[in-house]
Amino acid sequence: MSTTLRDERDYFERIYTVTCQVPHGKVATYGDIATIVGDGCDARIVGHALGALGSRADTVPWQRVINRTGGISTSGHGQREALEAEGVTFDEREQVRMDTHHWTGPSEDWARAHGFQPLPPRAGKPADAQMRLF
DNA sequence: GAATTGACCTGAT
DNA sequence: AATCAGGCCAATT
Repeated sequence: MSTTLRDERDYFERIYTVTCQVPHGKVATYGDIATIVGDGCDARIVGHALGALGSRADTVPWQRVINRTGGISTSGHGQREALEAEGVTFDEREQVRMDTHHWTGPSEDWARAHGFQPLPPRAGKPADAQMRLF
């Protein structure tokens, strides 16, 4: 087999599928998409996959995928403008309010139906995350 | 065919 | 808490 195989491209399909599941007005990080895709997928692969969208960029909401810091990693594609059009709000630091627009992940049933993995719980509320176990 | 960069993330200092 | 460095897989030159 050569360097380029069809299996590697299989990541792209999954990444596109998961990205299409991001609801309108919400955003997800590359790491989240990679985690949902699983199977050794990494955030960088997601970035390259979205970059390889090509003409499919019109059918896949790639603009809803941002980096971990909540900033726009792209440039010249008007991602920020597109997100603003979606209703996403930004702060003074040019970053998306993750606490408001962060996507919680796909439904567990949907993930299982498609062979994906649900997004693990993310600890982002230090004030409330004290002791809600009991 | 090898080396470098990349629409990144996590961990350590 | 912020900053530095390493790592991961794939595409490109």
